[in-house]
Amino acid sequence: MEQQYLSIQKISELTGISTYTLRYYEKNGLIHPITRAAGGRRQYSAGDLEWIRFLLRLRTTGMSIRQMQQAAHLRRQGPSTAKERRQLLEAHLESIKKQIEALQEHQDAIEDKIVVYKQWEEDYPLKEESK
Amino acid sequence: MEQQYLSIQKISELTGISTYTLRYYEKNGLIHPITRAAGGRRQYSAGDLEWIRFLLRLRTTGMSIRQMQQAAHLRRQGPSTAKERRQLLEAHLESIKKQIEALQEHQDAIEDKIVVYKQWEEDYPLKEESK
DNA sequence: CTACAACTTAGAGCGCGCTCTAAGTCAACT
DNA sequence: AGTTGACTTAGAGCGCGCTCTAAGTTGTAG
Repeated sequence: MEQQYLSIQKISELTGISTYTLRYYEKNGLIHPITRAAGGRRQYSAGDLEWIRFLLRLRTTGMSIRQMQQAAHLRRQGPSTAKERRQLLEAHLESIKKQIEALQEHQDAIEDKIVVYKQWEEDYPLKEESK
Repeated sequence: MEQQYLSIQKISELTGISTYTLRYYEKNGLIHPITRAAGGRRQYSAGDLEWIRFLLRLRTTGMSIRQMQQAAHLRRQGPSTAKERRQLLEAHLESIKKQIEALQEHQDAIEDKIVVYKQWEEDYPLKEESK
């Protein structure tokens, strides 16, 4: 029999989420109750890891704890919530698209500003046209 | 004589930044000391407004207060800091590009997940293949 | 004349998302 | 037998970026 379960420490290393935060997420329903080994130790499955990585995706794209709670809640209801989960993700996808659009616009504006500074660099140290 | 100056209230309306925050930014050096009218009231110029809008750009692209302080500080030194300012912006531009890349990757992953849910929606309510 | 808006300093409070401590228990490893 | 790592609950603390209050002053508009 292979040891297919992962300790909280290992999960922490694999995901970059601290053990504190992993317990905090579980306590707050972002992660379902992880099965326990003797002595009450958490043993994470590959599926658990996958879910945590998905959470990480949501988190780094700006989803709040509250919304992640909602997503996890729906997931625990089983496949009958597929539609709601899809809708939640679609809404989040929209938000990601808007973030990207906004960032691209800002990127352009900042690139323009950089061009202005480059011009100044050429002008300033040579002549005193401080205009 | 035209009234070319704007009150703090007006700036707040034009930028969406509260008057509290505008004063907070000024106190913390993100905004240079605004010229005062009789009684010490701030009168913002068009240039001030422009700078505040630029700050907003930096803020919404994830720049911290500290970095914005730095940007404002360089600006107050005059055109001789053009190079440093350019470098600061270039570094920030890099960070924006990385944000966009990461978001796009997450976008793809979430789109895939949505496809999975759509499949479930077709499968689940019809048959009991809860595999 | 009276509202109202703005000003000042100094500091409290808040929501978010962790992060850590305390204090005690338990089990596996060496 | 001792060390290590995990566990529990409950709660404090923190960094960030505001947000607001207090309390008193002064100027402008109707």
